[in-house]
Amino acid sequence: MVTQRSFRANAQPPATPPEPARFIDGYLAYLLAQASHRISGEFHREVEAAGLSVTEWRVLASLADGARETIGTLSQLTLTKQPTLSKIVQRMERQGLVMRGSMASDKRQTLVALTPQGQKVARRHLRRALGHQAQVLQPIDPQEAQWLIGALHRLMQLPPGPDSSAG
Amino acid sequence: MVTQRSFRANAQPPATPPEPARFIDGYLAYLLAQASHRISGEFHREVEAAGLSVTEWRVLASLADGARETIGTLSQLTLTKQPTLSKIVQRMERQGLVMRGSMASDKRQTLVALTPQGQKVARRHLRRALGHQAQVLQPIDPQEAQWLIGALHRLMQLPPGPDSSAG
DNA sequence: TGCATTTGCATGAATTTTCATGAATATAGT
DNA sequence: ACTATATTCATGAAAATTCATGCAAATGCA
Repeated sequence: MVTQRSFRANAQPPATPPEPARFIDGYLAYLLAQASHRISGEFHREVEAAGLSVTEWRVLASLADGARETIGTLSQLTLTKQPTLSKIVQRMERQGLVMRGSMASDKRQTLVALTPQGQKVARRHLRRALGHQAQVLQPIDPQEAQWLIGALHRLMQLPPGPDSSAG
Repeated sequence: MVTQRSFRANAQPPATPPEPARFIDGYLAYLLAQASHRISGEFHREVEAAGLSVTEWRVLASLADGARETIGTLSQLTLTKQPTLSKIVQRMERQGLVMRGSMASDKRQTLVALTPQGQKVARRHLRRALGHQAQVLQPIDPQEAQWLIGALHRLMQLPPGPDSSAG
């Protein structure tokens, strides 16, 4: 058990006046993280209800067009560290969702591709993902949505700052 | 050791033609996650170099204006599950960064606030965060940046879909 | 008031992720 | 060709996160 002192209720009135413009309201990194969480959250619960982890779903989506990707590329696409992704891919191989193979022109690299079963699962979830996105964006002006997507692309392509090791 | 078959190099030419419009290029959830990672990444490495985890930084930022927040609220603000946040806050208390206390009007709830030392650390990193944001946004039209921030706010306030348990 | 239900948090056990490292291959320089 | 350095991935040990659960307090209702 952890001891703690006792606080009285907040001195400020509980109402919601003009809002003193909190730091986070103008902080882009926070807003992106929250918005990402908000938009992905519902669908991720759907994915997990189907027995996939979020990263597994990202691997499927990354390979859904038939491409073969290396562990390194996949780890960037799925925002996961390389050791984590190596293990997830190995588990997906055991589950019959992906195939792994060494690249002939560079035997250090491991190429990953979907199995036919993986394709099937990927396509099913891709459809649901697009459906979910349509539902989320429904109350939004399509042109504004398109603008947002463009803005996000531009953000991602900004030149990296001073430091920029992988993560 | 994990066995693997061998693949030949990709049949497609390695050039970068019109790009067949990948799924992810129009998928908002993916773009938000990548953009978030891209924008926060550099600063997070800076934070960790200073001995703070990302979630610890988020706790400091959430409390920096002197507010006291409950564990539940903090867990939403920091995008972390409640048990994780409980433990992180306890560690931060041991480090002298925050104080914990039970709320007088509802003794189930735990209120968290910064100590003077926590305030100092928070302010230092807030300054750096704003500096980093200014640097990131520098090549972007300020009006477009402002628009993006507004759009993200609107995204977060969208009505939740069918299901919507916490996460 | 008394009792059932709900809410908020802490905590031990299990799982997942990450770090640190090593092995194999590739690349660059001599 | 040979050596030094860099890259890519796998893996065991360590650390962090999450799940499942329990307790205490609040709320709803008869």
